[in-house]
Amino acid sequence: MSDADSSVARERVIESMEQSAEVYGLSRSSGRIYGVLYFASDPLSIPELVDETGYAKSTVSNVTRTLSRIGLIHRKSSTGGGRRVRFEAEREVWFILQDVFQQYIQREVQTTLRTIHRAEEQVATETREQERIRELRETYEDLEEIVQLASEYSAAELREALETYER
Amino acid sequence: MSDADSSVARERVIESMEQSAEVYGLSRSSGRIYGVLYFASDPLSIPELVDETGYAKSTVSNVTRTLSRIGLIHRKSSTGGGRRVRFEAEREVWFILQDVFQQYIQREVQTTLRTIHRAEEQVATETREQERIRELRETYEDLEEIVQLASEYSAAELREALETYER
DNA sequence: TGGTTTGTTCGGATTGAGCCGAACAAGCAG
DNA sequence: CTGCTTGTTCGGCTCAATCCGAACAAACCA
Repeated sequence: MSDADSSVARERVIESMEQSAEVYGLSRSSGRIYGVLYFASDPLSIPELVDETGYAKSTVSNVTRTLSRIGLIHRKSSTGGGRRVRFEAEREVWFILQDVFQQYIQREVQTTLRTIHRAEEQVATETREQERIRELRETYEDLEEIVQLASEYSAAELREALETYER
Repeated sequence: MSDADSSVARERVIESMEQSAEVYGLSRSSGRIYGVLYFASDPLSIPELVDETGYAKSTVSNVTRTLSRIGLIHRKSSTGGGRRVRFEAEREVWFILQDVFQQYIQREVQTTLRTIHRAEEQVATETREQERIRELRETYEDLEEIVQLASEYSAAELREALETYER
């Protein structure tokens, strides 16, 4: 219940975020920087992030750029105050997961489907290859629709949709 | 429509699989070896895979081991015939995706949740950290349930569940 | 204007993953 | 028993990613 306990708990969660970042194909530094921002009460500048994380200024600069691009954190260019750029974490984790989904899975599914379609056009006769490709296409078409729909729902809605579904 | 066209189409799809493998955190060689097995009419041995893919014997050995472990291909230890081990692709792509989901996402979600629970126990009083951690926990609990349910449905069922859901 | 703070960009060191070839183990065939 | 095929394991090479420090650019302050 003390501040020390709080910061230990915070540190544990941030370490977990470092690990999650790796699972999702990001660097450990991304996980830590996001974690520090997640718990920060105000947006932080790059020098502040350097203090908090121990990473070099250049690392923080690069990581914040990519995290901003992906939408995990938001860049607030405060034209007014002393510091120039400050970063804030996107705390709606579900949004983040949706973004990752869209950027990774959906794109992958779509490019694969495009390849499959082109391959199918090329092979007119019914060979074994053709059949295999068709099977692949059918699964991917389901998958495309699933990903599309899932990205439109909130976590609670998605959960409910699955829980109330009767086969 | 000729054999040449077929094999070009096959090659295209296999290249696409190489790329997909990278997206899912596997090596390109994994994608190619899976692809060759996906289109093969019979299970293939390691020397045959060496011929088909051009990779070294050791590479094929290592990759087939990991792919078997994940469930992307199946090891058929034919005690009878001349060749000893042969591999067959799991062609139900949806099963594969479910496996990947289970192994990557579900495990990640569960370990994160465990960390969060422990962190919450430690911090009794309502600090800002505590609140942030609680928000995180709620999203992850939804997510855990979603992943759990999704892994029990077929692609078609899942698609239907989402399509018929009325908010 | 000169100095300080902030942020970006560049080159380089370190590390890990992927792949290879060679050595080794284990069956089968003669 | 001696080769021949198959599969695994080991050490090493290469390449890419990560991170660092230094140099640079840009804005603010005195």
